Amino acid sequence: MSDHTHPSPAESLIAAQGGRVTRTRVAVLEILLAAEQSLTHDEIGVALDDKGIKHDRVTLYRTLDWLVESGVAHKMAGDDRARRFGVAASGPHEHAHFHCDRCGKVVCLEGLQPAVAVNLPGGYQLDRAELVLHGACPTCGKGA
Amino acid sequence: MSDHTHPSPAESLIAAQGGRVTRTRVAVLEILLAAEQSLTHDEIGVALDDKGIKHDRVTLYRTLDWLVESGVAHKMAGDDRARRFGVAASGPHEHAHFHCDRCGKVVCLEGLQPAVAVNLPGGYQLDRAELVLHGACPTCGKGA
DNA sequence: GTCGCAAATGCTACTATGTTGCAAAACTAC
DNA sequence: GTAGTTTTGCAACATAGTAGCATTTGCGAC
Repeated sequence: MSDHTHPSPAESLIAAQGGRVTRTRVAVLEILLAAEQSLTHDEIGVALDDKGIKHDRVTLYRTLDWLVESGVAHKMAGDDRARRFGVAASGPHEHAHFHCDRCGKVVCLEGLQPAVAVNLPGGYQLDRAELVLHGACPTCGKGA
Repeated sequence: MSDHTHPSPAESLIAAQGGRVTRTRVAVLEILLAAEQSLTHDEIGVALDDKGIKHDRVTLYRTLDWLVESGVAHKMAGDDRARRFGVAASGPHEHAHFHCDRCGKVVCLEGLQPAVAVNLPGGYQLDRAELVLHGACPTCGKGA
Protein backbone atom coordinates (compact mmCIF):
# COMPACT_ATOMS: atom_id res chain seq x y z
CA MET A 1 0.00 0.00 0.00
CA SER A 2 2.82 2.38 0.82
CA ASP A 3 5.29 3.44 -1.82
CA HIS A 4 8.87 3.94 -0.71
CA THR A 5 8.54 7.73 -0.54
CA HIS A 6 6.91 7.68 2.89
CA PRO A 7 9.49 8.02 5.66
CA SER A 8 6.95 9.12 8.26
CA PRO A 9 8.10 9.19 11.89
CA ALA A 10 5.35 6.77 12.85
CA GLU A 11 6.49 4.21 10.30
CA SER A 12 10.12 4.32 11.33
CA LEU A 13 9.13 4.13 14.99
CA ILE A 14 7.17 0.96 14.34
CA ALA A 15 9.92 -0.56 12.25
CA ALA A 16 12.43 0.19 15.00
CA GLN A 17 10.45 -2.08 17.33
CA GLY A 18 10.78 -4.98 14.95
CA GLY A 19 7.11 -4.96 13.97
CA ARG A 20 5.47 -4.96 10.62
CA VAL A 21 4.44 -1.63 9.22
CA THR A 22 0.75 -1.94 8.55
CA ARG A 23 -1.71 0.81 7.76
CA THR A 24 -3.56 0.26 11.03
CA ARG A 25 -0.50 0.56 13.22
CA VAL A 26 0.76 3.61 11.37
CA ALA A 27 -2.62 5.32 11.59
CA VAL A 28 -3.08 4.52 15.28
CA LEU A 29 0.39 5.70 16.16
CA GLU A 30 -0.07 8.90 14.18
CA ILE A 31 -3.32 9.56 16.04
CA LEU A 32 -1.60 8.96 19.36
CA LEU A 33 1.33 11.18 18.43
CA ALA A 34 -0.97 13.98 17.32
CA ALA A 35 -3.18 13.75 20.43
CA GLU A 36 -2.21 15.85 23.40
CA GLN A 37 -4.16 13.70 25.77
CA SER A 38 -4.75 10.05 26.48
CA LEU A 39 -7.39 8.46 24.33
CA THR A 40 -9.80 5.62 24.85
CA HIS A 41 -10.34 2.81 22.38
CA ASP A 42 -13.54 4.43 21.28
CA GLU A 43 -11.93 7.80 20.60
CA ILE A 44 -9.16 6.20 18.60
CA GLY A 45 -11.73 4.22 16.67
CA VAL A 46 -13.56 7.41 15.72
CA ALA A 47 -10.30 9.04 14.68
CA LEU A 48 -9.57 6.00 12.58
CA ASP A 49 -12.92 6.39 10.87
CA ASP A 50 -12.14 10.04 10.14
CA LYS A 51 -8.98 8.95 8.43
CA GLY A 52 -10.98 6.50 6.36
CA ILE A 53 -9.05 3.55 7.76
CA LYS A 54 -11.10 0.41 7.90
CA HIS A 55 -10.62 -1.29 11.24
CA ASP A 56 -12.04 -3.78 13.65
CA ARG A 57 -12.56 -3.35 17.36
CA VAL A 58 -10.45 -6.36 18.17
CA THR A 59 -7.65 -5.26 15.87
CA LEU A 60 -7.57 -1.95 17.66
CA TYR A 61 -7.24 -3.67 21.01
CA ARG A 62 -4.41 -5.82 19.75
CA THR A 63 -2.66 -2.95 18.04
CA LEU A 64 -2.76 -0.88 21.21
CA ASP A 65 -1.58 -3.86 23.20
CA TRP A 66 1.36 -4.31 20.86
CA LEU A 67 2.28 -0.66 21.13
CA VAL A 68 2.26 -0.90 24.91
CA GLU A 69 4.37 -4.05 24.93
CA SER A 70 6.84 -2.44 22.58
CA GLY A 71 7.17 0.48 24.91
CA VAL A 72 5.89 2.96 22.36
CA ALA A 73 2.65 3.65 24.16
CA HIS A 74 1.42 3.30 27.72
CA LYS A 75 -1.97 2.42 29.12
CA MET A 76 -3.63 3.58 32.27
CA ALA A 77 -6.88 2.87 34.07
CA GLY A 78 -9.07 5.93 34.38
CA ASP A 79 -11.94 6.65 36.73
CA ASP A 80 -14.39 4.56 34.75
CA ARG A 81 -13.78 1.16 33.28
CA ALA A 82 -12.34 2.46 30.03
CA ARG A 83 -8.58 2.30 29.71
CA ARG A 84 -6.80 5.19 28.12
CA PHE A 85 -3.76 5.15 25.90
CA GLY A 86 -1.08 7.68 25.09
CA VAL A 87 2.37 7.76 23.58
CA ALA A 88 5.17 7.22 26.04
CA ALA A 89 7.57 10.03 25.37
CA SER A 90 11.25 10.03 26.26
CA GLY A 91 11.11 8.66 29.78
CA PRO A 92 10.10 5.11 30.63
CA HIS A 93 7.08 5.24 32.90
CA GLU A 94 8.29 8.19 34.86
CA HIS A 95 5.65 10.77 34.23
CA ALA A 96 2.52 12.02 35.91
CA HIS A 97 -1.01 12.30 34.63
CA PHE A 98 -3.52 15.07 35.08
CA HIS A 99 -7.16 14.11 35.21
CA CYS A 100 -9.73 16.87 34.70
CA ASP A 101 -12.70 16.11 36.92
CA ARG A 102 -15.00 18.28 34.79
CA CYS A 103 -14.42 17.20 31.22
CA GLY A 104 -12.85 13.86 32.11
CA LYS A 105 -9.84 14.34 29.88
CA VAL A 106 -6.47 12.96 30.83
CA VAL A 107 -3.24 14.61 29.78
CA CYS A 108 0.32 13.45 30.25
CA LEU A 109 2.56 15.80 32.18
CA GLU A 110 6.00 15.03 30.88
CA GLY A 111 9.14 16.09 32.63
CA LEU A 112 7.77 16.25 36.11
CA GLN A 113 8.27 13.50 38.59
CA PRO A 114 8.16 14.52 42.22
CA ALA A 115 10.36 13.12 44.87
CA VAL A 116 8.47 10.03 45.90
CA ALA A 117 10.71 9.55 48.86
CA VAL A 118 7.99 7.86 50.78
CA ASN A 119 8.76 5.97 53.92
CA LEU A 120 7.21 2.61 53.16
CA PRO A 121 6.00 0.79 56.28
CA GLY A 122 7.02 -2.86 56.11
CA GLY A 123 9.12 -4.77 53.64
CA TYR A 124 7.54 -3.13 50.65
CA GLN A 125 9.77 -3.03 47.59
CA LEU A 126 9.09 0.03 45.49
CA ASP A 127 9.40 -0.49 41.77
CA ARG A 128 7.77 2.55 40.22
CA ALA A 129 5.36 5.28 41.19
CA GLU A 130 2.33 6.52 39.38
CA LEU A 131 1.05 9.96 40.16
CA VAL A 132 -2.40 11.13 39.11
CA LEU A 133 -3.37 14.72 39.75
CA HIS A 134 -7.02 15.68 39.91
CA GLY A 135 -8.45 19.12 39.30
CA ALA A 136 -9.52 21.35 36.45
CA CYS A 137 -7.72 21.72 33.14
CA PRO A 138 -7.03 25.21 31.73
CA THR A 139 -10.06 25.07 29.44
CA CYS A 140 -12.52 24.07 32.14
CA GLY A 141 -10.89 26.21 34.81
CA LYS A 142 -11.29 29.34 32.72
CA GLY A 143 -14.99 28.84 32.03
CA ALA A 144 -16.04 28.41 35.66
CA MET B 1 -33.23 -9.64 62.83
CA SER B 2 -31.15 -7.58 65.21
CA ASP B 3 -32.09 -7.20 68.80
CA HIS B 4 -31.21 -3.98 70.50
CA THR B 5 -28.12 -5.44 72.14
CA HIS B 6 -25.97 -4.93 69.04
CA PRO B 7 -24.16 -1.59 69.20
CA SER B 8 -21.56 -2.59 66.59
CA PRO B 9 -19.30 0.16 65.24
CA ALA B 10 -20.45 -0.57 61.70
CA GLU B 11 -24.08 -0.03 62.61
CA SER B 12 -23.50 3.26 64.34
CA LEU B 13 -21.30 4.43 61.48
CA ILE B 14 -24.08 3.76 59.00
CA ALA B 15 -26.69 5.40 61.16
CA ALA B 16 -24.47 8.46 61.50
CA GLN B 17 -24.68 8.95 57.75
CA GLY B 18 -28.44 9.08 57.84
CA GLY B 19 -28.88 5.73 56.15
CA ARG B 20 -30.91 2.76 57.11
CA VAL B 21 -29.18 0.00 58.99
CA THR B 22 -29.71 -3.09 56.90
CA ARG B 23 -27.98 -6.42 57.23
CA THR B 24 -26.29 -5.98 53.86
CA ARG B 25 -24.80 -2.60 54.66
CA VAL B 26 -23.64 -3.69 58.09
CA ALA B 27 -22.05 -6.84 56.71
CA VAL B 28 -20.33 -5.04 53.84
CA LEU B 29 -18.99 -2.35 56.10
CA GLU B 30 -17.72 -4.89 58.61
CA ILE B 31 -15.92 -6.72 55.81
CA LEU B 32 -14.36 -3.49 54.62
CA LEU B 33 -13.35 -2.50 58.12
CA ALA B 34 -11.78 -5.90 58.74
CA ALA B 35 -9.92 -5.96 55.42
CA GLU B 36 -6.45 -4.50 55.34
CA GLN B 37 -6.57 -4.04 51.60
CA SER B 38 -8.92 -2.78 48.96
CA LEU B 39 -11.43 -5.31 47.77
CA THR B 40 -13.23 -5.85 44.51
CA HIS B 41 -16.94 -6.44 44.20
CA ASP B 42 -16.27 -10.09 43.68
CA GLU B 43 -14.13 -10.46 46.79
CA ILE B 44 -16.73 -8.71 48.90
CA GLY B 45 -19.40 -10.95 47.43
CA VAL B 46 -17.45 -14.04 48.46
CA ALA B 47 -16.95 -12.64 51.94
CA LEU B 48 -20.66 -11.98 52.11
CA ASP B 49 -21.33 -15.60 51.21
CA ASP B 50 -18.99 -16.72 53.97
CA LYS B 51 -21.02 -14.72 56.43
CA GLY B 52 -24.14 -16.39 55.14
CA ILE B 53 -25.61 -13.08 54.02
CA LYS B 54 -27.89 -13.41 51.05
CA HIS B 55 -27.10 -10.74 48.54
CA ASP B 56 -27.47 -9.71 44.94
CA ARG B 57 -24.74 -8.43 42.64
CA VAL B 58 -26.67 -5.25 41.93
CA THR B 59 -27.38 -4.65 45.60
CA LEU B 60 -23.70 -4.90 46.30
CA TYR B 61 -22.92 -2.32 43.64
CA ARG B 62 -25.50 0.07 45.08
CA THR B 63 -24.39 -0.54 48.65
CA LEU B 64 -20.77 0.21 47.79
CA ASP B 65 -21.89 3.26 45.82
CA TRP B 66 -23.80 4.54 48.80
CA LEU B 67 -20.85 4.02 51.10
CA VAL B 68 -18.64 6.00 48.74
CA GLU B 69 -21.16 8.81 48.43
CA SER B 70 -21.46 8.96 52.21
CA GLY B 71 -17.72 9.30 52.50
CA VAL B 72 -17.37 6.09 54.47
CA ALA B 73 -15.58 4.23 51.71
CA HIS B 74 -13.54 5.20 48.68
CA LYS B 75 -13.25 3.60 45.28
CA MET B 76 -10.30 3.43 42.96
CA ALA B 77 -9.61 2.07 39.50
CA GLY B 78 -7.00 -0.62 39.47
CA ASP B 79 -4.86 -1.97 36.65
CA ASP B 80 -7.65 -4.07 35.25
CA ARG B 81 -11.22 -3.01 34.77
CA ALA B 82 -12.33 -4.00 38.24
CA ARG B 83 -12.78 -1.19 40.71
CA ARG B 84 -11.60 -1.70 44.24
CA PHE B 85 -13.11 -0.45 47.45
CA GLY B 86 -11.75 0.27 50.88
CA VAL B 87 -12.74 2.16 53.98
CA ALA B 88 -11.69 5.77 54.01
CA ALA B 89 -9.90 6.16 57.28
CA SER B 90 -9.30 9.43 59.07
CA GLY B 91 -8.09 11.55 56.19
CA PRO B 92 -10.29 12.59 53.30
CA HIS B 93 -8.68 11.33 50.08
CA GLU B 94 -5.18 12.10 51.16
CA HIS B 95 -3.54 8.74 51.19
CA ALA B 96 -1.48 6.66 48.83
CA HIS B 97 -2.03 3.17 47.53
CA PHE B 98 0.42 0.37 47.08
CA HIS B 99 -0.20 -2.06 44.25
CA CYS B 100 1.63 -5.38 44.32
CA ASP B 101 2.47 -6.34 40.75
CA ARG B 102 2.80 -10.01 41.68
CA CYS B 103 -0.27 -10.88 43.66
CA GLY B 104 -2.33 -7.92 42.47
CA LYS B 105 -3.37 -6.82 45.92
CA VAL B 106 -3.88 -3.17 46.75
CA VAL B 107 -3.30 -1.80 50.23
CA CYS B 108 -3.95 1.67 51.56
CA LEU B 109 -0.93 3.40 52.98
CA GLU B 110 -2.35 5.75 55.54
CA GLY B 111 -0.42 8.61 56.97
CA LEU B 112 1.92 9.15 54.10
CA GLN B 113 1.35 11.83 51.56
CA PRO B 114 4.43 13.02 49.73
CA ALA B 115 5.15 16.56 48.82
CA VAL B 116 3.35 16.90 45.55
CA ALA B 117 4.96 20.23 44.92
CA VAL B 118 4.66 19.77 41.23
CA ASN B 119 5.16 22.66 38.88
CA LEU B 120 2.03 22.43 36.77
CA PRO B 121 2.54 23.77 33.25
CA GLY B 122 -0.42 25.89 32.23
CA GLY B 123 -3.45 27.06 34.13
CA TYR B 124 -4.06 23.71 35.72
CA GLN B 125 -5.89 23.87 39.02
CA LEU B 126 -4.81 21.12 41.36
CA ASP B 127 -7.53 19.71 43.53
CA ARG B 128 -6.11 16.51 44.93
CA ALA B 129 -3.35 14.07 44.14
CA GLU B 130 -3.52 10.32 43.93
CA LEU B 131 -0.35 8.37 44.34
CA VAL B 132 -0.09 4.72 43.38
CA LEU B 133 3.10 2.87 44.16
CA HIS B 134 3.98 -0.29 42.27
CA GLY B 135 6.27 -3.05 43.45
CA ALA B 136 6.20 -6.13 45.64
CA CYS B 137 4.39 -6.46 48.93
CA PRO B 138 6.19 -7.96 51.98
CA THR B 139 4.67 -11.39 51.38
CA CYS B 140 5.61 -11.61 47.72
CA GLY B 141 8.95 -9.89 48.20
CA LYS B 142 10.03 -12.44 50.78
CA GLY B 143 9.15 -15.46 48.71
CA ALA B 144 11.14 -14.50 45.64
C1' DG C 1 -48.19 -3.53 68.72
C1' DT C 2 -49.41 -2.49 63.96
C1' DC C 3 -49.82 0.66 60.02
C1' DG C 4 -47.94 3.21 56.40
C1' DC C 5 -44.37 5.10 53.83
C1' DA C 6 -40.05 5.59 51.87
C1' DA C 7 -35.75 3.41 51.29
C1' DA C 8 -33.42 -0.73 50.07
C1' DT C 9 -33.37 -5.22 48.01
C1' DG C 10 -33.63 -8.70 44.38
C1' DC C 11 -34.70 -10.04 39.93
C1' DT C 12 -34.39 -9.75 34.77
C1' DA C 13 -32.58 -7.72 31.11
C1' DC C 14 -29.38 -4.70 28.98
C1' DT C 15 -25.05 -1.97 27.75
C1' DA C 16 -20.19 -1.43 27.60
C1' DT C 17 -15.56 -3.11 27.75
C1' DG C 18 -12.37 -6.47 26.78
C1' DT C 19 -10.90 -11.45 25.24
C1' DT C 20 -10.37 -15.92 22.50
C1' DG C 21 -10.13 -18.85 18.29
C1' DC C 22 -9.69 -19.34 13.65
C1' DA C 23 -9.77 -18.47 8.66
C1' DA C 24 -8.53 -14.91 5.23
C1' DA C 25 -5.54 -11.21 3.91
C1' DA C 26 -1.32 -8.53 4.03
C1' DC C 27 3.55 -7.70 4.93
C1' DT C 28 8.42 -9.21 4.45
C1' DA C 29 12.06 -12.01 2.82
C1' DC C 30 13.68 -15.00 -0.69
C1' DG D 1 6.52 -14.22 -8.06
C1' DT D 2 6.37 -17.55 -4.11
C1' DA D 3 6.65 -19.00 0.67
C1' DG D 4 6.20 -18.15 5.34
C1' DT D 5 4.77 -15.68 9.13
C1' DT D 6 2.40 -11.90 11.06
C1' DT D 7 -1.66 -9.24 11.25
C1' DT D 8 -6.30 -8.52 10.34
C1' DG D 9 -11.31 -9.35 10.45
C1' DC D 10 -15.17 -11.86 11.93
C1' DA D 11 -18.09 -14.22 15.27
C1' DA D 12 -18.79 -15.65 19.63
C1' DC D 13 -17.76 -15.35 24.37
C1' DA D 14 -16.53 -13.32 29.05
C1' DT D 15 -16.62 -9.88 32.51
C1' DA D 16 -17.95 -5.39 34.77
C1' DG D 17 -21.37 -2.32 35.53
C1' DT D 18 -26.27 -0.17 34.85
C1' DA D 19 -31.52 0.46 34.47
C1' DG D 20 -36.33 -0.50 35.51
C1' DC D 21 -39.62 -2.30 38.41
C1' DA D 22 -42.06 -5.23 41.74
C1' DT D 23 -41.36 -6.87 46.46
C1' DT D 24 -39.49 -6.62 50.92
C1' DT D 25 -37.88 -4.27 54.99
C1' DG D 26 -36.35 -0.71 58.25
C1' DC D 27 -38.22 3.05 60.76
C1' DG D 28 -41.23 6.40 62.44
C1' DA D 29 -46.26 7.49 63.40
C1' DC D 30 -50.29 6.14 65.53
